Parts: sequence; structure tokens; C-alpha cells
Amino acid sequence: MKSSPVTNLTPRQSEILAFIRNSVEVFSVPPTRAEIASAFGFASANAAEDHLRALARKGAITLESGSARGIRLVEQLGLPLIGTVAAGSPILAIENRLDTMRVDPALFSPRADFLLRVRGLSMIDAGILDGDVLAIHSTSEATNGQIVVARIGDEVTVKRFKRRGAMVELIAENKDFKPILVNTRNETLTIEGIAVGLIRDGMMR
Amino acid sequence: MKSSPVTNLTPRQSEILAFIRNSVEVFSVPPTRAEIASAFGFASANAAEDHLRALARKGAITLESGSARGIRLVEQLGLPLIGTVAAGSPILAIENRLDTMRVDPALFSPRADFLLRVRGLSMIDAGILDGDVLAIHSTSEATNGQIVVARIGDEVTVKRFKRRGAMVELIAENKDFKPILVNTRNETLTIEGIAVGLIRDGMMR
DNA sequence: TGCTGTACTGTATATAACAACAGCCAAAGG
DNA sequence: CCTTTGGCTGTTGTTATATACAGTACAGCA
Repeated sequence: MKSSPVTNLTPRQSEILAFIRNSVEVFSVPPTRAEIASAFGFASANAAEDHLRALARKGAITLESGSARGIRLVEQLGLPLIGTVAAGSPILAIENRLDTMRVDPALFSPRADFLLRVRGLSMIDAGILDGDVLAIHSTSEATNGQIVVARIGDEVTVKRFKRRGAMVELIAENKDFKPILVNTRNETLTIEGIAVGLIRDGMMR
Repeated sequence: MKSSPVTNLTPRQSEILAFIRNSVEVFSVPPTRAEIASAFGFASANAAEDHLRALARKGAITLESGSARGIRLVEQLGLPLIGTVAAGSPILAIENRLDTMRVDPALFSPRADFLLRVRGLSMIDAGILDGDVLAIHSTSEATNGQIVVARIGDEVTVKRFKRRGAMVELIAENKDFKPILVNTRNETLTIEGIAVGLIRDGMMR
């Protein structure tokens, strides 16, 4: 695992970290102590300083000593890349998080929430090859014809979505694969999200 | 055209702008006046200040007054997106630059230098659909089997590359298209680059 | 010829920002 | 009970940074 998620953070520390992330994304510079204090309503900038120390100690950030706006995020900004999903575990669980790809979520519309590396050839006729990375927008709603990330029990699959009453058809884009028919009265079908984009790296391998 | 390229810059001002770009990419913060002066060997930070004023006046940057590291790049960092290439013009000419996509060039290997929006269905069996964006590494060298951006005279095309002596075959990945045969003794074939990745946005349209 | 813009040096200053020190209060843990 | 940790207030010193002002040199322009 390339990215080492920081888990020991208190709720308040997570808020501070989220604020720093937001500052970098929106203003393209990290905040000052005073800006953090002002945003959280602290009367003293030292409250921010203390939080930064804690975040640095726990490995979430590093602090460039003596430098203005010297807060550096240890984690890379970008989208989490999910690989082979372990049976029964939530798709976005940390254990399933292979890596972070530095991709602008707003590149896609609606915005991408995570990335999923696709295995197999079942969607090859939709131009989705083995090893391709799909940009997924998290939603439980899908309309007919959309390419969805669906879960049937423990199995996660990428297919084209088609609903007829209580019956849902998950259609592969490959004539060698048969559609999966799900009766939503008997079986539980969860839509994890819809595909909003695709990234193919490693075309040279 | 979404991005408005700044053209009036003097050579020195372009150097300064490039240094700012590099600082943001490498250190994820813009430089201070002192850092610019130090990097260029200026004895006075005011030389940097003057350059920043000029760059701001010409619209290349904006300056957040009173803020440390308050230099903001007006242009978005990312890769230039090339669209339909005008006949006879260099592929990377500003006129051909449709937009900038906020994509990390290092996402691909070897690194991507520009993006090319593909039109047509000739590479559909390689999973490259109409409207897809190819990440291209600029090079004039190609080996057999690579997908290249080639120019024959004024025509620019994306095909799979195959050389046999002086004959170069540009093979479409679509059985409805015939290979293009080029005799490099008679015709001029220029390799603009090789495809190193693919981005598909607008999957929802 | 004088004017303007570029490209600097050199000095000075206000303030933005970091960072250390001294406390206070509450919750958690041995 | 005492100690530690989180989460703050309040104050202060030092450094980092932006920015104004005065000047020099040179090139292009009208």
C-alpha cells in the first residue's frame, strides 16, 4: 500500500486537516495559523499551532520550519483508487484503498468520488479494457443505459444498467458474456455508483 | 478558447513565470520575492517584485496584497489539450490549444507532454472511442506496435505503428479501415509522439 | 534628443507569520 | 489521586515577507 492513512486523529484534528486540504484546493496555498484560528473561531492563533503540532506528530502533515504557509500535506491530493474488493467489506474501506491518483475530481461530470480498477474483459465493447481505471460518482440511483458499479451480496461488478419493474438486468458489453438478471424482490442489489469517466495508464507496458 | 495565453512577456519574464510554475509543482506553494531573487542571483528582492508587478500587469499572475506567498498563477496547471489540428500548423501551436486539463503529467509513464482529443472510430478495437482524450509523450522515435500520433504532410492521425525497412504501416484498430502505407523515401512522415494513456470524460452525455 | 520600458542594486519599513512560554479546564487512564 | 492529552486563551519575541522609495544602466522608439 503506497498511501499510509492516518487513523489516530481526533475529530477536531480531522476538521483542521480537512480545512487545510480545502485551503490548498481552493486557494492553492496552505493556510496560516491565524487563518485557521479565524476559520474555527479561535481567539488565539496558538490553538491552531497546537493542532498543527499534533497533526505533524501523528504524521498527517509536515511543517516547514520558519517558512510562511509552511504546512505540507503528507497525503497526496487526489482520488482514492480501489482495487480488488474484498468480499463483504465496504467498497471504500481503507483496506481496499490501493493508492491515490492525482486526478482532479472535477475533470468529470458529475464529479468523481473514487476510482476503480477494472479487471476482466466483460465491458470491452464499451471501450473498457482489462486494467482500465473507471472514475465513479457515488450514488445509489441509476437510470437505464448507465454503466454502474453494482454489488449483489458480496460480489462487485461493473455493468450496463437496465431496470424493468422489479427486475434489474446487468448487461456486459461483450457478446461472450450473458446478462446478469437480478430480482430485487428476492436478492439485494446495491448500486455503489455510476461510471463518469475512464483513465488508462500504462499503455506502454 | 477557454485559456487566454499571455503573449507579451519578455524572455526574462517568461523565465520568472516558469520558476513560479515550477515552485508550485515541486513545493506546492508559490515562491517569496526573496526565493525568486536567490534563484536568479538577484542582489535585491525588489528585482523580483518588479518582475511580479510586470507579470501581474500583463495578466500572467495575480498578487494577493499583504499575503505571504500571495502569487497566484492565472493559467491552470495541467496539460494542453489539442483538438482538431489545423492543416500545416505545428501541432502544439497556441491556435490548436483548446483548453488545459488539470491532469498530473506523471500519472503516465513516460510522462505525458500534451493531450489530444481523438475524432473518429479508427482505433475503436484498441478501446479508443470517438471523443476520447489521448495522453501523448512527445518523441520522434517509435517502435513497432506502439500507438503513435503521426503526420503525413498536413494530415495528423493516430494509428498503430509498424516499420518494415523504408515502409511504414499505420494500422487502424478497426476492421473497416485499411492500413496506411507510407514509403519514407517518397513521403515525409513525422512522428509527433506516442500514446501513453487515455482519459474519457463525458461518459454521461 | 528626450521618453518610456526593462532590468536591475540598495535601503528601509510595516506587518504577516511562525513559534515559544505560561496558563486554564475537562476528560481519560493507571 | 496524579498524570497525561486534547483543546483552548493570552502574550510576546523574532523572523519572514511584502512593498515602497531612490537610483543606475541600457535599449527601443518617435
